[in-house]
This record gives sequence, C-alpha cells and structure tokens, in this order.
Amino acid sequence: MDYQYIMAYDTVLEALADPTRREIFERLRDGPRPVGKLADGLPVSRPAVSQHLKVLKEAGLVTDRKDGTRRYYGVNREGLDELRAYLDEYWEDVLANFAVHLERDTAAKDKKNDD
Amino acid sequence: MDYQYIMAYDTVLEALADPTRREIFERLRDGPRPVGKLADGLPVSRPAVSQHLKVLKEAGLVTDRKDGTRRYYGVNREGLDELRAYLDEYWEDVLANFAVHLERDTAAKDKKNDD
DNA sequence: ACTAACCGTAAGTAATGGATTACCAATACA
DNA sequence: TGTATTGGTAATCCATTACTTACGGTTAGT
Repeated sequence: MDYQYIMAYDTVLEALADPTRREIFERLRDGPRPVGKLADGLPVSRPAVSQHLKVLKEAGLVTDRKDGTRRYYGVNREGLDELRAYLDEYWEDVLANFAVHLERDTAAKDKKNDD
Repeated sequence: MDYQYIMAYDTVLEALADPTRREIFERLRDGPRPVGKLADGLPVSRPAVSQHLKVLKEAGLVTDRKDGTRRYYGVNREGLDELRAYLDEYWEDVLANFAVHLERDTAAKDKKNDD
C-alpha cells in the first residue's frame, strides 16, 4: 500500500513555508470550503490554488471531499500533530540542556572562587 | 530602533523549511557550536552554512556570541514560542469549530429523523 | 443532449532561493 | 609583524518552484 498523506514534520514545514499556502490554510480554519471560495480574493489564479491544495494535501494538512461538481477542502485534524510534537520535544531538549550547562558553569565559577 | 530578530511565526516557518537549515538547527539542540563545527560533515560549504545561520538568526531562532576568532551559535530559547503559540491556537480553533459543526449536523440529523 | 459551473492537470515561463568560488576582515599566535 | 585560522559577504550560477494560460473531465440543470 502506498500512503497518500505524509504528515512528517519536515513536509509540513515545507508546505507551510509558502505565504499563499498559509493564507489558504488560514481560510480553512473555521470550516471546509470549495476550491472556488478559497481562490476568491486571493491574488493568484484558481489553478494555482489547486496546486497549493495538492501540496497541502500531500503534507497531510488538509483532506478533501467531493460534493457534486464542487470539492470541499478542510483541515486534517491530525495534520499538525507531528510538527507540534517535534517542536515540543526540541524545546524540552533545549531547556534541559540549558539547565545542565548552567549548572556546570555555576560549578566552574564556584571552583574558580575557591582560591 | 530597528529589531534584528523577527521571530514572527511565518518567518520561522520559512527558515525551517530548508532541510540544511533544519540540520543545522538540529545540531544546535544540545548546545552552542562554532560555525566550522556546524559545517563539519554537512554536504555544503562553510559559506553556505554562514548564510543559513544568517537566515536562522533573522528568524530569531538562534543567537551568536563571538569568542576570539570563532563565533558560537546557539538556539534562542524564545525562538519557537510564536510558532508554537500559533499552532496551538490554530489547533484549538479547528477543534472548537469541528465540535460546533458536529453539533449542528447532529441537530440536523435529529430533525431529519423527526418525520 | 446541450450548456454551464467547477476543478484538476499539462506546458511553459519567470522568479526565488540555495549553492559555489573568490575575496576580505578580524583575531590568535609564532 | 607576518602568518594561520575563522568566518562573513559579494557575485554568480543553477535548480526549484510558484505562477500563468490552455485544455479536458465531470456533474448539474434545462
């Protein structure tokens, strides 16, 4: 089986790096929208929006549902999980490491003051 | 006064979209490193690393400290705050909105079953 | 069945961005 | 004071990518 959605945090980062895609993703915040509605008011053409939606979909950030001649795109609620987890983990790591070095530096400083 | 660091979530996303920059950022996870050490083993040249560090710095993700002829780069512990906050907020919004529509749909379904 | 609305894909183009090499400035050290 | 180490910047090149227009396919409605 081949997976259509990736959702790895790096793919998500690359998908959200483009301002137009961020704007589209933003417009999905409060519910699914058809492609036309999403393109409406954007400074780019509708086909461009289709292409962006494809990238967002492959990153696992959105899902689509067909309804007649329209296709509704909505956010995939698990799409951000990996990225959020990665950032949390990274942050924890940095804080922990900072604490270690602060302790070490303090110890070194204390030792220096021993003379 | 002009701010050297931006740290807006969109700038952070654009900075972390590049795989080489992610690798550099990753190498800073457990403490500051000089540029040469960071470039060591990477598939790109040292000047390339310098340029990436500039982007990371302007995004507010890293800070630098000069020590002799070396320049140590380390993670800025507040660098990820905005992005993390944005993702959390977005996620909350999506969940809340999903709940609302689920409720509404359920109500509609109930009404439909009323005949 | 014909027409209109909606959307995805293909092909081509222009712009962005990541890489390189070459160069220069600053510090350390003999 | 010369020489080596370290690293930032400039100029340039090339690959990627974000756009456009043109087209075709599918569904709805008359």
